[in-house]
Amino acid sequence: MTVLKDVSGGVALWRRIADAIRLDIVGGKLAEGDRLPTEAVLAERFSANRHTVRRALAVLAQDGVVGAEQGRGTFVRNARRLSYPIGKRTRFREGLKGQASSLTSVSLSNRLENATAAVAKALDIRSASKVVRLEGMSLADGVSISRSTTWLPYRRFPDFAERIARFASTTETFASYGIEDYARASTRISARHADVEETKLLGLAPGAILLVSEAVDVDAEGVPISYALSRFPAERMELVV
Amino acid sequence: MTVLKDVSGGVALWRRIADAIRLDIVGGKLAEGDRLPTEAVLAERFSANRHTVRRALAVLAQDGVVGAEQGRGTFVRNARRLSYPIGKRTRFREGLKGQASSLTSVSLSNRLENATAAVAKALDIRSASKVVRLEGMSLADGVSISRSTTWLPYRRFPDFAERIARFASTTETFASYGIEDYARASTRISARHADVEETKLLGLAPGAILLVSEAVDVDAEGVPISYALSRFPAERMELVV
DNA sequence: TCGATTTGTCTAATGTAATAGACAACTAAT
DNA sequence: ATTAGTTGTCTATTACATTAGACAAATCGA
Repeated sequence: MTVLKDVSGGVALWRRIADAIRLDIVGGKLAEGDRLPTEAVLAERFSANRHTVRRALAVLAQDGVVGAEQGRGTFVRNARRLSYPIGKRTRFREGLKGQASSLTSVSLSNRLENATAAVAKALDIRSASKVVRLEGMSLADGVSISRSTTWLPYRRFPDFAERIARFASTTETFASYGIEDYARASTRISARHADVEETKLLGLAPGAILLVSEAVDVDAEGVPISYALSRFPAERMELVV
Repeated sequence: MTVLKDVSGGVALWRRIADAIRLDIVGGKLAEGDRLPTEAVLAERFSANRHTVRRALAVLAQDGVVGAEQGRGTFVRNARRLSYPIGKRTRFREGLKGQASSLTSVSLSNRLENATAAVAKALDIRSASKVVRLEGMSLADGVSISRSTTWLPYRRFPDFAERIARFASTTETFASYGIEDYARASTRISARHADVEETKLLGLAPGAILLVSEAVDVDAEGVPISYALSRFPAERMELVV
């Protein structure tokens, strides 16, 4: 096996610096309008060259997070990050209400397939039994904030795709099946880099970090009704339990 | 501002491939003992050169996740990832019991400081009032799994550092102050790249992804008793709500 | 034993990442 | 108007990332 003298971890220094500065901003250490330390100071803080810092700042500037002004300094422009509350009664639209003026859900595709072991286990059905699979994404104020894959048991929700297209609301669609209330049974949270497809759809730079949530919702009797795998760009969203 | 023709996002291709394969493994698509697709097949799947794939596999091999055998193929070795349950009664040691044979908590340092705005808000105390700050990390089976910073109000817990060193348990230390029970008021979850210090302490490659949890615990009367900022390597841990 | 398949090693070429230094352009205060 | 401090641009060099091709070494079944 190749000996790895490598120590850079495959993530460029400018990228790590950009992440660190972004964190100071969304974390509240730097408020909107504040001036950042000068490029020279940042370079020393991160033990990097000024040019490397400049590249990090250029990326943040492109995202609208900071803005540089020649002769004056670099300033914080937009420190906003959405918070998505997770709890027993987790509702996507309700949770984000008030944080964005527009909230759009897009259905990308849907199809019938046989449940994989993981899906079958989550939905508590026999492996390889039929499930409806929905692919979707959502945008807040025109910026994409999530990419989700949802599985539902076909036996109970054979035409879920058609109905959700009509109602444009998960809650109402479930209601149309006679499910007046449902609850979150479990949420599993992890993080990873975005893959090529996610990168394109969500408008991210390759290598952006995603928060991944695997959620199982159950009806009033505790029977699983859906299994959803949602990916949120960590730079735009945080999850609040 | 520099025009960014860049499109790689600052994360090397081999790193993204390694992440993708690791995800297939911890996600259950590949079980322990399974043979991975050949290097040639993986190279085509990721639209990359075989050498690039080999580098990704080399990193995973170094982590003990896969192992290559000349002439035979590359096999999944260790698909384990710890799950840390988060809920109303979140207890670190209890939560991980049974998942690792040894669980060690290390106290790195402690000091008195004045609460920043964020800490004061979390603990519901006046800004700049005194707080105890603890730095620590923990290991499961000798592998570091978290790095945490905890703040407590000094007025109520002036000698918390000394006591937790004696009891080696958060629950027992709180009990020694007459707090028989406490609960999790809120948990905020985000993700980012590890910084230099975290990289060293946790034994990660620079650029590793961390799950970041900001947690506030309250006593039986709902009064905040601690604010903890914990960082978990995403490749070793997941959070379950 | 042979041949197909698979991982291991080597060389080479090209583009990106990071460092280094110098100077121009702009701002704000003296 | 001058000066110190800041961002913007340019050139150059070194190390890493990625691609490419060729062949060796080990495994397994026919």
